[in-house]
Amino acid sequence: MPVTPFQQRVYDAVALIPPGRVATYRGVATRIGCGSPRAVGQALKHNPFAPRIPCHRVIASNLTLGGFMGHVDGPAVRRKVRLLEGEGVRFVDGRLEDSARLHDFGRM
DNA sequence: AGTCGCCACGAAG
DNA sequence: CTTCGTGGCGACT
Repeated sequence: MPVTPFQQRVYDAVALIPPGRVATYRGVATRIGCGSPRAVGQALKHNPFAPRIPCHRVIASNLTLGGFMGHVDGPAVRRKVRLLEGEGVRFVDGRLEDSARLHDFGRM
């Protein structure tokens, strides 16, 4: 699957997320100049750079986990939480415990 | 090339 | 919680 410039922007933005922090689809979308977080989610679900892009650091703006590897629920999401917890980002009841872990791309 | 449907979301009601 | 709207990509026509 050919990678579109749009996806490239998404992957680049996500790759800029430092460890121990998470970004929201909204933040990434705004960062890349896209008002649609849905497009970001779609780009990430394609994930041509699966292990290369820390897509597990991307969560929904409502502090929910969102999805992972094309799964909205299941072992993949569980793995996602485990990865984030390994970086210091703890989740409670499927939600981000510390909202301060949200990475600011510099929104406005 | 134009149109329809899909998506891991967001905001509004 | 439910519904509509936005933006973009894939597939079909």
